[in-house]
Amino acid sequence: MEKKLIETQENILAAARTIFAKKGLAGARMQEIADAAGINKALLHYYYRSKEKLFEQVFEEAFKKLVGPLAAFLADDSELFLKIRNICTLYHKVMAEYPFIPNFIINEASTDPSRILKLLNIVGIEEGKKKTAMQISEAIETGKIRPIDPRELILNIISLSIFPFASRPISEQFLYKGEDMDEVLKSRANRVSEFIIQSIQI
Amino acid sequence: MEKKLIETQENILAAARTIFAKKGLAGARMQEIADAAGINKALLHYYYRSKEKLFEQVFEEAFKKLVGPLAAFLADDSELFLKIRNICTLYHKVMAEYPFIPNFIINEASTDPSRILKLLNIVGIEEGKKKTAMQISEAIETGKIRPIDPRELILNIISLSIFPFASRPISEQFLYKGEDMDEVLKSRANRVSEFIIQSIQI
DNA sequence: GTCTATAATTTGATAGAC
DNA sequence: GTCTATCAAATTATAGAC
Repeated sequence: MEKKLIETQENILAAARTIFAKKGLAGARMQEIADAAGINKALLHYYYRSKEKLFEQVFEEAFKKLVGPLAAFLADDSELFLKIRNICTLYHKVMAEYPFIPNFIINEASTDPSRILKLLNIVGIEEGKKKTAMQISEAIETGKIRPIDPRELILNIISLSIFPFASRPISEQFLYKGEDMDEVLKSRANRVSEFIIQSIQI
Repeated sequence: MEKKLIETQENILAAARTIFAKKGLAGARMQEIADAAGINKALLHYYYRSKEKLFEQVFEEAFKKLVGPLAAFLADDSELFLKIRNICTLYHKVMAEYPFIPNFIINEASTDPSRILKLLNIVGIEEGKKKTAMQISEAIETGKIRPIDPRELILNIISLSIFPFASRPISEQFLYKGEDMDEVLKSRANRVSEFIIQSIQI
């Protein structure tokens, strides 16, 4: 019995991830989720009392996937350039698998900002942030890299790693029409980290 | 009478822009739009037959705001580095005024991909694209910049210009908590273009 | 746990008076 | 053009049998 319960629950979550990601909280239909999970609405409500409850679980999962790599980067003790290569590789790997997550999170976050505030504390980041900011400042002082605000460098890394995936529905039409953008994005991680390092290296 | 008609219409559009941008097509409520426009639902339907019709107008406007700067960049006849500075400045100006547009467009585009296809032809871009790609290739051959795929350079420029605005609801919490991110973004255009030029310049 | 049937609400849209 | 009142459809949620 427990076996079946868990299996059904996983079916529901898998269906909910796909449909919430594509249509958002407001656009998703419980009926559609039930269909995709191979059950009916009543049973869906039996497992998750409300649409809101189901959504919260999916949202939290996705949020961790999005912020996890950043936390890992900030906490990483490697040398700066290696760290940059690491986060680019990691984000490109995660985004290739879940390209819809950035929009999903950003969107629902602007619809209801309180959603993020609840999750902020779950993902510890402050300590790593200080450490990495210090590391960057040190690299500047010792003349290893050009002067740049540490937060800005981090923001640039994230922008270059995430936006191409998030914007794919549009940018594919404009820049890579008829070509294999999958292939482009797959091999992009290395080029991005070199693009960044070239910019800051003295 | 014409005066009033146009004024009401503009009130409706202003309300619709805000609410559609924040909540999306599915999440927006006609009642809420009517309230924000200072009229009632019946009158709202009198001006725009359906929610879908109203949405289409708002979407098309926003789409042009997002893609316009790119088209201008591609068609620009200036020297390459100046062009890069121009598009960064332009995008930062537009995004400061309409920071919600990127998510809005990307989101509705993935919900219903056909929406973009309809608009693609409105914004002529192919000619400029070829010209700029050629210009970049030439800069590489003459040893002015390092080798890079022209499309990738363009994508990097756009990513660095747009993502920080789009992701603000989240990144503000992580990177600039308690600070004035408005100020940061306002002055960012110059730093971004220099970041890019530093990276490609030999 | 799983289903069918149905209640309860929300919401886009229209009718009709002024 | 603008309003009040109301309809019709869609959708979340629950009751109750098996």
